[in-house]
Amino acid sequence: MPFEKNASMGFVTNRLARLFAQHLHARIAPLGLAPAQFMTLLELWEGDGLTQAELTDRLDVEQATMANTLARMKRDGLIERTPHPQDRRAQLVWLTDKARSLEQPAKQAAHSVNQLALAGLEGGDAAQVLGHMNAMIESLRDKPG
Amino acid sequence: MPFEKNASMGFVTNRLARLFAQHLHARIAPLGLAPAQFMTLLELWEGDGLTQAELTDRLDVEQATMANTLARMKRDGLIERTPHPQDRRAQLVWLTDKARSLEQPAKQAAHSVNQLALAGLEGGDAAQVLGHMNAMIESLRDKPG
DNA sequence: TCCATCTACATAGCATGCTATCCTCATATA
DNA sequence: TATATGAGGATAGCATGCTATGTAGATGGA
Repeated sequence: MPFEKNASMGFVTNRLARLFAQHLHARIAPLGLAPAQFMTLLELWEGDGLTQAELTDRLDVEQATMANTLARMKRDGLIERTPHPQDRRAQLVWLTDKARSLEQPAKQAAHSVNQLALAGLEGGDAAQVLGHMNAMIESLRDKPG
Repeated sequence: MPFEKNASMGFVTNRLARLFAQHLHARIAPLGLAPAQFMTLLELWEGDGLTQAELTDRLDVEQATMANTLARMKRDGLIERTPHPQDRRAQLVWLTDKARSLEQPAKQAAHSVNQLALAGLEGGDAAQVLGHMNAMIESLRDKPG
């Protein structure tokens, strides 16, 4: 039974991710946003008029997950969708004024959560951790099963 | 808009946690286990006869989450529950033989996922990352909102 | 032109997680 | 002892994510 969960990278990562999500949720809920909506907005704030497929690629979630997130964002008045001019299967996603107005406060909220999390780390530690986490992401991606 | 998601600890942690969960799921699904069930078994394999409240404390999930996970584990024949001898509100959770038989293969599956993730890191990097992640967990826990 | 195949999305079904409630039993206190 | 408060669980409602399917439009040959 040489499996100590507190020394398991997967276990600890899961715990940390849930804590990040809880804190982010608490800070952006007053803005009317949920975490996955915020993540999607991060991409759209860089430029809207994207298709669902493009968002799916850039945010590394499954197509079905993105479809549901976009449906909730439309329901909540964060996006509008228009027919794709060249492809009748696709739609383009556009930000509403409401979504544009949330960019600064939402980014500030996310930034403050990151700052809180990093409060106990030394200067270069954060960059080092990010580098190693990205290395793990590379090792795990495109290797399902 | 100085918010680069690939440099955001929360964003990267979320991505990595989902990858861990996907790989773990792929490897333990053949055993009839889901990730949260495996996590709960990790605690019960160390000693069963625990209450739901004790499991909730040790695994850092909400009470309602644990209630649902235990309901699915009972449905799947992984646990049995008996009345608490001193407290009529509580029940004790016991492993079935089936759950006991899964300890080695399930732990092996989780171990192999961790190994895959860590493949690109140097010797001491994993311990260092774990240390920093635990520091972030400490900074975020018990500070809801 | 026709058909096989692919692609873009939608939907169904399920597991996790969380917050908010509610119920029951336990306990401390007036 | 009567009552207020607390603790253990269950349940409802919702957001995320994933896999598996289904549908309609796009495309590349034969």
